[in-house]
Order: sequence, then C-alpha cells, then structure tokens
Amino acid sequence: MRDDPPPTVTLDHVALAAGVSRATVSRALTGSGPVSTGVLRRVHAAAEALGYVADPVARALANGAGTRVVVAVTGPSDVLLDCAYTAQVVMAGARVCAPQGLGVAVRRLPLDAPVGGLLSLARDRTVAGVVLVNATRELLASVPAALRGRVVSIGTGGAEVPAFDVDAGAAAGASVAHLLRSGRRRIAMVTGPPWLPCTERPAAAYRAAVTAAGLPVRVVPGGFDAEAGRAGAEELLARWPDTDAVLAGCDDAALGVMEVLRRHGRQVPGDVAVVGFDDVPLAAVTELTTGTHPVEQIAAAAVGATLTRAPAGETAYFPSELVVRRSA
Amino acid sequence: MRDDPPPTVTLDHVALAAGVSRATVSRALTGSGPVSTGVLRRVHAAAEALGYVADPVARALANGAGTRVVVAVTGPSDVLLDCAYTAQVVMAGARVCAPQGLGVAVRRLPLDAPVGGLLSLARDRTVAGVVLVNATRELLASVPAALRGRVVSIGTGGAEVPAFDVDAGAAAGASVAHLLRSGRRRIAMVTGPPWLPCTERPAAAYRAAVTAAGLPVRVVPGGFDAEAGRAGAEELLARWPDTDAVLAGCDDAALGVMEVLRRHGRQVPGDVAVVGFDDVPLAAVTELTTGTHPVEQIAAAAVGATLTRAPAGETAYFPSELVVRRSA
DNA sequence: GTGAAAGCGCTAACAG
DNA sequence: CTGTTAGCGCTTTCAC
Repeated sequence: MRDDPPPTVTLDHVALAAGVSRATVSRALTGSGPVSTGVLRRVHAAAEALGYVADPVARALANGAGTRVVVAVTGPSDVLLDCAYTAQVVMAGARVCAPQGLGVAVRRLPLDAPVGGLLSLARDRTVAGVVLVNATRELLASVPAALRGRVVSIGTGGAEVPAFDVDAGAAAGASVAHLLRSGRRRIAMVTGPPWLPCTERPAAAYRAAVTAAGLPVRVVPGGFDAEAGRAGAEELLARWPDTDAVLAGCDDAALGVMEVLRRHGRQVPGDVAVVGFDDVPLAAVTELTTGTHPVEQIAAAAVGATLTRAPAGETAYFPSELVVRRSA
Repeated sequence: MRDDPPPTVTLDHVALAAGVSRATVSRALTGSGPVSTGVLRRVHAAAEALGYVADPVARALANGAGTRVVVAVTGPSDVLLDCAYTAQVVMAGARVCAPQGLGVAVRRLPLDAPVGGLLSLARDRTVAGVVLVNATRELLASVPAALRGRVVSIGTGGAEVPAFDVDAGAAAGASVAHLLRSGRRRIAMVTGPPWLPCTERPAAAYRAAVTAAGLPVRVVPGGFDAEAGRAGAEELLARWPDTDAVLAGCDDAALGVMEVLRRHGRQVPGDVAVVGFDDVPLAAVTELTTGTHPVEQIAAAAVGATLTRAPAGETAYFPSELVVRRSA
C-alpha cells in the first residue's frame, strides 16, 4: 500500500501559471467564450505542463451538466435488463464514459407508462444524457424539454431525438436476396415485437423484396426471444404449410423457429431455410445464417452523441453483413 | 415535448420546513454528527414530505466522495472488455448505481503494470469506488492508501481488499465427486489463467478430491477461452492419453476441450467426460455439464461494498450448483 | 446539540 | 477580449 499525496491541479494553478484569471482559463479550455489567440495558446500550454484536467464533478455542479449517462430501456419487465444485448450497450457506454470522468447507469421504463420515468430523469441533476433503448413512438414524442439535445435513441428516433441503428432494412433485403438466389420461393417473416417501431423497417424491406420478386407476402408478428420465434413458427406453419424459408427478427427467435420446424418434421435447411439477425455467439455454434449487428459501435456512437448534444435529424445507420452458414 | 419547471428541492427547503439550519439537516440525514432525537425525526419528516433527495454531485464535490464506481479489469488486452462476463459485471454495477445517482465506468489495467492504472484512479476525484476484476497479487498488495476502504475485488482479495467470489473450490469438488460417482478414474483438469490467483482454489480443490480418492493428479495450465481449452486438451492427451474425464476452468475452455477430444476421435461423454464452469447460454445448447456462476449477484454485492466502505476480511463466497447435462 | 461561515472546483453573469 | 463577483448544493470545521 503506497501513500501518495494527491497532487490536485486546479484551475487556479493554471490561471497563475498562464498569468490570467480563472474565468479566462475556463473559457479557453472549454471554448465557451471569446479568448485572444495568444492567451489561448498560453493557457493550453500551462494546462498541458501542469497536467491539468478539469474536475467533472465541480464542472457538473457549476453548470448542471450531470455526471452520468442513463441507458433507459423500455420494456414490459426487468428481464430485459438481463439480456446480453442491453449488457453490451451498457458496456459500450461505460467504455465511452470512462475517459470523460463520467459513468453509466441503467434503468427500465415501464412499457405501459414510459414517459413518467423519462420525466424523473429530466429533473435528476446527475443525468448528463439519456440513451433510449426500445423507445416507443409515444415516448419519442414526449421527451421533456429539459432533456432536449441530451437524449438519443438506439433504434427509431424522433423529431427531437437523434437515432442510431443497425441498417436492419438493408439486412432484411440482403437476406431475402440470398434466399431467392438459393431458390427459395415461399419466404415468410417472423418480425420483432409489434410495439417496437424499429421492427417496421426490416418488415417493410422484406415486403418490398418479395413483392418485387413476384412472391407472396407472409408475415407474422414475433418478438426478440426464442418463445416468440416458436409461436411465430407455429402460426406460420398453420397458415402456410408450404413455406420454404423463414426470416426471423433476431437470432434468438430464429432458434425458436428452427426448433418448431424440426419438431414438425421439417429439415433445416433441406425443407425450410432459416435466417436470423444479430450474429450472437450461439449462431455460430448452431450454424445459423444471420446478419451481423455492430451493437457496441452503435451504442458507443449513441452515448457519444448524448454528450455532444448532437442535433436530431437523419438516423445514423450502421451496416450489417450477411453471414452465410448452414441454415440458409 | 412537455415542459416542466424542475422543482428542485434543496437542503435549504428542508431546513426551512424543519425549522433548523442546513448544517443540522445535513448531519441528521447523513448521520455524521450529533443530533437530538426530536430534531432528527422532524428533519426526516420534512425531507420525506418534500421528497428531498440529496444531489450526489454537490455531495461529491463537498466531500470528495466521487460519482462513479470504476470496474478495473486486469488483462493482457482490451478484448477482455468484449467478453460477456465483464459486460455482466458492468451491467450489474449500473443497476446498483442507478438509484444512488451514481454511474459505472470501466477500464483495463495492463497486466504487466496494473499498479500505475490504479494510482491514477486513486487521484481521480470522480471515483467513488473501484471494483477489481482479475486482480493479480501484485495489484492487491499495492492498493494506494487513498483508495483504502473503497476498493473491492471480484475473485481473490487482499489484506485491505474485501473480496467477492463464486465458490469455485466447492464447485470443483462437486464436479469431481460427480465424475467419481459416474465411474471416472483418470480425471484431469485444465485450469484458468496461471497468473490469476483465483484459479488456485478450484485447482487445489480438484487436487484434494482426486488425491482423497486415491487417484492421480493431472493438471495442465489453461485459460478462460476456447483456445486455452484446445491447447490444454492437446497437452493432456499427449501426457495422459488414457484420461477419461476433464474438468475445465470455464465453459468456453470446456468447449475447446471437447472440440480437441472429438478431433482426436474421443467420444464425449462415452470415452471422456467433460465438465465446464459458468453455465453460459452456450452450455445448455451444447449439453455441457457445468457449474452455475451467479455473476450478477456477485457483482452487485461487490459494487455495493465499494459504496459502503466494507471492511476487508473473509472472502464472501457465493454458491455454485452443478448442472448435470449430457457431457458428464 | 446547533448555527454560522467557509469552502469543494468550476462556470456564468456582468462590468470594464 | 478579460477580470470580478456570484453562486451550483452540500459538508464541515469552529464557535456558541
């Protein structure tokens, strides 16, 4: 156990060294106000020399900027917080926050009344930014003014909410194209959760692709877990028994689909091809054809955006690549 | 987008309502100083009524308590930060921190010089606590005084570092017992990373168990990934070709072991039984017999402990349960 | 036991 | 453009 007198360098030290006032140093370092170029250089030099780094806590107290980014996950229950996807988002956030002196926290917004939770985040002075996960349209339309510019969404965005998402539309299109190339002609889709707006894009892309090929549209609502995949597959088989390919909203659902197909005596990929989405570790083991999902990149970008008060506008789409394995 | 004038309740409001000074309210609420029981009740009542909750940012600035707990992962490279295990730890931390107004961050401590990283955390005023993951003995012995009482370890602890760990010793013992019951007599072990002190307990338990049964000890050093498992299995087969059971330090390694065994023509579990540890999702799919590992519980306890300045002492061991599947 | 006063380190009005 | 003056909300000596 070594002892080390923490040699805290404050603004005053830099001010003294640069021969200016604290306010000037603050302006120079944060870029929040006019500073003559000469002084600017001098201040930066002094700060560098002293190894000065602003205390985020003091800064947060002074300007109310907050010290943590909250990942707010909309969902029906806390189990969403147990899934690997959310864990990856939080992890990516923690990595981005680490060098900034900030932290990440996570909380669930109840699916039936998410706005209240967002409001309480708005009046929480520790909150630097909010990253919405699985946001509903209602939520996206009710962002408190106090949070404007500090809230982003992973998935679908809103008028005031910048969005970061995987290009699931293109991925669905590529998947259908692949299935068509391999001769499939009765291609169905089990979508993500119906209440999640970001499931609409891939569904639309699927529709467009099969329609363009002159094939019938076969869609059933699904979800993001194996159980939803099983239910979707059962419905699919009941309505269109001759289906020869299934596109699932995610890998977990795809595995559920495969389970039911096999239970019904269908060979995969012999009788029916199955394509998932996410490329989770299990997909490799089960030889599932799927699309990559750069969750960490997306989350890192989203968290970064809450910190820089990025303007709302176009959704930033991250590319997905089809990974062809045995299942399709 | 609704507007809501943030009705910030401060210490002054409570003081006014309770008819005392701010200092008294502070003492009453934090328990840091003498307060007459009458006043104590009055203050608590007022705080409750007003819905007062102390601003962690202001508090941190005033007493230097910090606003985030940092998960510090010792390892040879950043890829450790990509693994699901670390993500689970960070997620659990984020959940614990959320209601306290705190956040979580994560950083890697280089395996060849972890102490420097810990020192910089010690002088970082934003750091409320540190959770060590994969700490080496060197690191545990060199905790800066400034961090004393605020650093805990997941795995092995130290003189000043409280520890939280799964009871991997008991788990290894139970695994060996299970293998013995099923008739295995030439049981080998592929351990975790040799530089990680917490791999010693399960290895010792394995040794004790096989020795007690009058069987030979067969140990090779391994690691926590599939590659380590593959390498360990190769060495095992080279040195003791008649091995009929392998205990791996974790599931990922166990899967690598199984891969090599099959490549060498051994049937699992026919010729060789394999037992893993962690019970990751993949274990269920691959029908791997393994021990559960309550990572989230352990991490939550560890993060909680950094916040309450828990005293160092005995390691808190969390129970693991053997999950018997096909592989053993 | 309790209150008054002095900061924690920084930012933000407001003068100059 | 720059310095001065106030705080941000809380804790903490120090007298009373």
